[in-house]
Amino acid sequence: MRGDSLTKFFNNYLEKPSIFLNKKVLQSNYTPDMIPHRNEQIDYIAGILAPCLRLEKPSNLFLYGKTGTGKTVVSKYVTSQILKVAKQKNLSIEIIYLNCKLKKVADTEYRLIVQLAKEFGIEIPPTGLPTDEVYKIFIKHLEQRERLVILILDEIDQLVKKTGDEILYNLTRINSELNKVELSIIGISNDLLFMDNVDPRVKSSLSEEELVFAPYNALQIQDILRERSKLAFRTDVIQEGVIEKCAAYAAREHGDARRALELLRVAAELSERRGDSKILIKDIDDAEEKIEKDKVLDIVHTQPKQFQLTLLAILDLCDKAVSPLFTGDVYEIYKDFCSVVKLKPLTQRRVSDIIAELDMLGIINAKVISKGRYGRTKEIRMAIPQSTVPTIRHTLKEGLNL
DNA sequence: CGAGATTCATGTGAAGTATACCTTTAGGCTTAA
DNA sequence: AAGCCTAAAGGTATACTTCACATGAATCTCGTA
Repeated sequence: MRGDSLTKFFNNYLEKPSIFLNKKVLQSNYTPDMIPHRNEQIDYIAGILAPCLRLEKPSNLFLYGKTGTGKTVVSKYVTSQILKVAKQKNLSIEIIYLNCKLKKVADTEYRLIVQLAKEFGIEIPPTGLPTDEVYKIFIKHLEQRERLVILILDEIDQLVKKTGDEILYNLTRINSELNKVELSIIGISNDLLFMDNVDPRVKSSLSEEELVFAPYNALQIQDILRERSKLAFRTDVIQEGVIEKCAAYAAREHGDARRALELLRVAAELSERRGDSKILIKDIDDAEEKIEKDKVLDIVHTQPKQFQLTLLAILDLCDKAVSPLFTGDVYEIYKDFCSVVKLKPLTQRRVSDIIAELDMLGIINAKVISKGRYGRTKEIRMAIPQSTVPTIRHTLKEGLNL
């Protein structure tokens, strides 16, 4: 019986025309052929990188701008075009894109090089080797034949914040050790002030050229959304006003186009799941909530247990209407949870660091304040909508068998 | 009343420790001559 | 004797702990007007 109705459901699902023509277009790793309102930047970067087609090393380049201002897309677009030409002319140019934020992938110097090597098909053990040994292995393999490499390091500020600017120095120095290979670096940073705290020597060699990406305004985001939805959706599936609202939402957050696209995609998914054939304005609100929730849930699942416990402690306190809350309180609750789960509690020192990392992830807001006579502490606030808290708590508890 | 000292609760940096994993090396075992 | 496997030795990165000192504004203290 059950099977029958399911079959019916699936058949129905298939017969019903999908809202999407091509869902990929809205996903965050998609590189469009058209990037509205970024011609200037595209031309500029193209101009800087062009020498590589003559196998001359292009200048190092540094891109600044808030999230979702098109830094990644533009650099990927330009480099892919270069690659296309290079292929035609049979030039050995290689382009490597690396996101330094990914935990356990490229968030330390060692891991960055390991990951880099992996892109060239060299396997290096995840630990155990001296870092300069890893450099040597990497360089040796790189030198096997002549080529020109363009290395795109996304969110490089995160990496440097965590591990210091020595990495940058080493990276720029690599070039002088290479004979057959030219290595250019494109650094991408969300933090506009990032370079100010970097060793001046590194600064001058790394940012030979600089480019700032200004945030999009609401109208520009609308253009982007229209452009993409032409490819992504069948005609007439979008209710009047949906795009405007998406854009408005995203513009509210410093013009984050990535977010706008995500909103639109999730809204579409929601309405499709509902069995509707039109994306309604209401869907966008739901999408907003779902995105936030998913973001946190994803982090919750991928972070180690200790992080989860800390977060749970914070959520628990938040729920009891204690807001804002402080490190000491959180730590007490955290210890309680630890004993329940029979996990050895970490020291407060470490938990303090974990709270700082949760802050970096954007789940909470932590600010150091002084309460005068009553000491100094971190003031912790949730950075996610209240409505999502219960679900997250539930998931957390489930994952921890509480 | 106000300047300076005090105080609290925790931030923060440095150094040390535990763990997991790597390469190298030496010893033991097998094999083939 | 040569070849191969294994286990120990020596080394590293990372996550965490320990120790010690830094912070910074509310509060206290005490001299002064």
